[in-house]
Amino acid sequence: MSAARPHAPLALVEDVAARIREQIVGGHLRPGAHLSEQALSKALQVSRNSLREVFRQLAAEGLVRHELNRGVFVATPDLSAIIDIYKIRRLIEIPAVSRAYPNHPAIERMEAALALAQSCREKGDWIGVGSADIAFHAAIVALADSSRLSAFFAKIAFELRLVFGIVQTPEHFHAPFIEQNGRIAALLRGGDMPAAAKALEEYLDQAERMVRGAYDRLHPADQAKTVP
Amino acid sequence: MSAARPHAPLALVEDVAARIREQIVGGHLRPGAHLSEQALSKALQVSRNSLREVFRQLAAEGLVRHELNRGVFVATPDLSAIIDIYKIRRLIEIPAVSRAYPNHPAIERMEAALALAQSCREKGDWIGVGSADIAFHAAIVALADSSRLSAFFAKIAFELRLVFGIVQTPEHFHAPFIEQNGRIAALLRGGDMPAAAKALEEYLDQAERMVRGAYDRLHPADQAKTVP
DNA sequence: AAATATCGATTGTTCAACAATATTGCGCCT
DNA sequence: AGGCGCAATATTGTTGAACAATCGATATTT
Repeated sequence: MSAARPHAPLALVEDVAARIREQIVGGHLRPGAHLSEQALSKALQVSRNSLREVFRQLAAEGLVRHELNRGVFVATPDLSAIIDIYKIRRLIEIPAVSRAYPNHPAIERMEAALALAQSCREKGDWIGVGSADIAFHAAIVALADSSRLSAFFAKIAFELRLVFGIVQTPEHFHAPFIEQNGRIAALLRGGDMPAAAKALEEYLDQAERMVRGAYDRLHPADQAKTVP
Repeated sequence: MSAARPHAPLALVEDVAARIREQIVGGHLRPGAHLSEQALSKALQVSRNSLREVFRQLAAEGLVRHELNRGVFVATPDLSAIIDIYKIRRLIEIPAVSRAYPNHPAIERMEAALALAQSCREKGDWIGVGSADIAFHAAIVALADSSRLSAFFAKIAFELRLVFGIVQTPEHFHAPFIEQNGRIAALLRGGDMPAAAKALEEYLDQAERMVRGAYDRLHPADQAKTVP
């Protein structure tokens, strides 16, 4: 719980923000949970003022929602968020793969993420598999060589990890994607961009179906919300 | 200069953030300028702590850059930023137009922005023309019906307005785009999405050339920066 | 039971203080 | 004169306490 890091010259606020981020995407802070200023400032050993700076940053990143006079709450992705996220992933990732340069350095990052996912699977660390999956697709976005686009995807990825938290059986959920990612990487390495793009499309279709399935299982009422 | 708004229940921090944003994109705060906490807190009549919350938010939005122990500075777009921004605009806007639904409500927003641009041109308000141009292309992004994508473009648009600030002769710069935008809107209204996408591509090519030209005129040394 | 008054807890905002770091300016030496 | 080190100064980083404003829940009244 110590906040002061003796020989780390990084800023306190950034550090606390990173720690809260981890708590959120790691599932220790559930979506919708209220982040009390007093409780957190005591737990993390920082002043309320500094904590408020952290909150502003996390709110701008979309990880928490700030309600006036009510405090901040962990963001709660809904069905429209899931739809939106996969729409954006298609828009960004498919052209990134289609137009990728042969032997782009990001391909190595993809293969590294793939190896990490396999090692996590062997250890039964399914949350690690999910993180590696996201790292793999962040590498795909890096094929586009755009720092702003990668930063945007990183933000989307945080929300996605939040969404992953609703999945009840991660072993069943993340396992098939390792193989699909492997196929994408192999096709890219071989220089067959159109085939890689097609494989990526299938991945995204299946991933969205599975996430939406998990969501519907948790919120059975949400489908027919229009016209009660 | 009054900060306290009697009957406006909005948050103070958001208000101050909006005001500083305007100062930046309006050119009153030049790129690279140092934002002193003491000076600004006195000028805007807010405490240093509240101002720091504003800074965190603006930094997360990319409008200012936060350097540890040195304060915050107005972001300074460089050549790579310009290249990156237009790469992203192509990636986002062209598919948005190509895949637009006929008679999408955003088309009305485009036409409204167009009318605003024309009215601003008649009044000689070239900054207004530039803002209307950006509003037009924000409407193009809205064709994709993705709230996250629109928010991302809004962030890019802030940077773009910052870039516009380097243009010396805005009347020469923004004038031709009114006609090009008009052609895009007309083709979209007519349902010819491929032609609209082609016209948009031409717009983006020309806009990038002109912005880069303006930038090179200001920073003649920047081109041959590789291998001195 | 419904509307209302009240109270406690939480957030919103400010201020003053001190520590840590950066910038400035000055004297000093070569 | 010109560069260097060092103290003096200004700025940022962070905290704690204080008070106003608002929200939530409980108790009271009708």
